[in-house]
Amino acid sequence: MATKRINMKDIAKEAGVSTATVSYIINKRSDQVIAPQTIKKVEEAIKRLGYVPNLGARALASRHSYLLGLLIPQTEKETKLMFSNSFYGSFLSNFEYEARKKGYNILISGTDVDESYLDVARKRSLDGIVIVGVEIESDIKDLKQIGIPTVLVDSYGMDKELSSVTIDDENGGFLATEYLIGMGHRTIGLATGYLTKEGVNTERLKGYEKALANHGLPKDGRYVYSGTISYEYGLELGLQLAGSPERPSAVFVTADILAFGLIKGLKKGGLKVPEDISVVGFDDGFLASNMEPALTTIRQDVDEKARIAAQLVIDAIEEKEHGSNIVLPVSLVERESVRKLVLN
Amino acid sequence: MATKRINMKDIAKEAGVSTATVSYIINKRSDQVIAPQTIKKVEEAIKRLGYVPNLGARALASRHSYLLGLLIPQTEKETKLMFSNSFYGSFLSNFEYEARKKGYNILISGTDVDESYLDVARKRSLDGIVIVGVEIESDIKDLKQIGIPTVLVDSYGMDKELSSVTIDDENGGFLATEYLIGMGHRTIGLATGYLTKEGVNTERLKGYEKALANHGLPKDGRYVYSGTISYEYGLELGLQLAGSPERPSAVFVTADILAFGLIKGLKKGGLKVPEDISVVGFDDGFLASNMEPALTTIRQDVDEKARIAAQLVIDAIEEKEHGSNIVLPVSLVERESVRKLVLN
DNA sequence: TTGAAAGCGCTAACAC
DNA sequence: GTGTTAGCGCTTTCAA
Repeated sequence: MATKRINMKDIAKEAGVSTATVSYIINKRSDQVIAPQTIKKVEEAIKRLGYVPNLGARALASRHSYLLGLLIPQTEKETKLMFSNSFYGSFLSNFEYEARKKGYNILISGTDVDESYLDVARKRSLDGIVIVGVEIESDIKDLKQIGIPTVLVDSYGMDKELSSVTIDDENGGFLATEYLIGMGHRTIGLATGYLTKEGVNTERLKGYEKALANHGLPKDGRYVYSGTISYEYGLELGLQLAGSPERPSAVFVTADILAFGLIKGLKKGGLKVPEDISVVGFDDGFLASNMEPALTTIRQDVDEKARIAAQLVIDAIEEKEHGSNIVLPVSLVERESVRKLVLN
Repeated sequence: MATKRINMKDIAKEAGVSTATVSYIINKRSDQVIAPQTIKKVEEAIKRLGYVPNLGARALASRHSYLLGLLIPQTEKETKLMFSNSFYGSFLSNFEYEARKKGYNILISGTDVDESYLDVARKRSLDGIVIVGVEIESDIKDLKQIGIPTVLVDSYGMDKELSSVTIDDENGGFLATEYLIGMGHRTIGLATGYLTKEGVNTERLKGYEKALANHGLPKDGRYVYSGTISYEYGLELGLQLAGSPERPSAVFVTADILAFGLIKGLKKGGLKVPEDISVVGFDDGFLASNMEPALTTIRQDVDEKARIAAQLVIDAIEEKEHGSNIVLPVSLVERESVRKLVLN
């Protein structure tokens, strides 16, 4: 198979110039002045022979692969990439698009037990890396040491020298809780993912507590439910709440997918949302507007997050900028999952 | 930055051997017999210096990049990758995992107007390509000509010489329709994506018509609704059906996401599912079991599809096999969206 | 059992 | 303005 692949030398010969000239033209180097007619000859030869540059060879010679790595969490079994959560799909889609516009391609890889992401990055000569929602401090330290530009997405408390993009998670928690309080709720629960020392969930918790304090409401540990961010945990929790007399009149849930499960569980347990219990979510993805009842939730702009992450890595690679820490705003989207309580 | 990256030559020097020897050892070449002690020396040097091979350089020398391309449809605006449909996320996740186990990484790229995927494949020296759900005949022909192993997923009527994996779409349509008929329905609609000459939707339509014919039921063009596979189109269609007196008692919908929108539209239009109208979907993804009512649907195994696709490209690359056409089975999952009609 | 050296396709001094 | 040439880091004949 494979008719011999034509390369730069072929073009040089065809156009009667040297490979250097071809290279200059292909790379449109502003520091090299080439005669228009030479350019024309070369471009014609390229077209005629159907030449496509070999980026691998270019990377080897120029130490610039135009490859970006996207590192996302893996599933519980520590194997497959967590694309079950549509958040990551949206992120990838926008990230790829933005990167492609600037000439970069995306390499997707999970990690195996015997290989850190750092190895993948080096093997593949990645120009830059975007890490979303994970906290592998050791890897990140190594990455920095090796000098691979890295951007952290949704990470707190990590290296401040690295560029990062997050949303205003604390404010999200605050807005949700304030809203609930404004609707007359006084016992407000929080359903969340695991509360690591530093992470989005912890930030959202902070906002929640701040709002409570703001109104002199006590914070009550019994109303804080923490587990995995998953439909399943939501379902379980919903069922449990439905069967418990000591339940809050509203709950702020730190992810739509979790809220989705929760509401399902609540219903299964015989409760109505929002008649019997109110729910506010977080994300405002596809699910939120389409579940029943439509979910009142905190909206974040995933597309923008992805776009900015791409810009930040590329800026870092091209040494335009370093260490920007971008925080995107959030807002509350009012739908039908919260009931207004009439106070006595 | 960047402490000089250590390479094979460094290892060779450190271990007191030649780079050829290092290469043999790293690649565990069975055709080269190396003295155990030499192996040990080299392995120690590798560990000591923290050497990681440069796959780009290896690809250049060996014409084997261990990079696979995954080509998925782009959104209407022809720009971003269509990861809004969770099907692709699941596919990617499993595909990547399977490929990684065999030493391959995945390159994700959309295409721009001025560049075909073929160019990406050549530029990046992809070893193989998996194309899912798209029909770019010209590209595929070129790919074959260039000699890049290609696997087609969910494509009909394309080149039979290429490996492919599909599901038994026709049977899916048949099963769904037979089931509806068995439940007493006699006027059965079909809601589908665009009916291209050859594609999954057309196959599902065939199965639908076959079941109707099987029972002497007339096929009525008025009951075939075709548009985009999207929540939005489903919603629109649902609303429309709800307002129309001439509506079927049941409808087979060729995608869960479409069924989801349809049911929503139906409800908005004042109809109850399944009391007023029954629905059967296709895919059995996350949505199906979680919408209300839970959707009776045709189940396909996306994970398996992805795994097989990975195996097939890799087999083709490693010349183990050629042109396998795998067809995966489907089955019906009974839930709550179909009502049993009592015949008079 | 190991090594020397050519070459994969490209870039980037440097020379002309 | 353009060409020569030495690498980039690796594989692979061929010899020893």
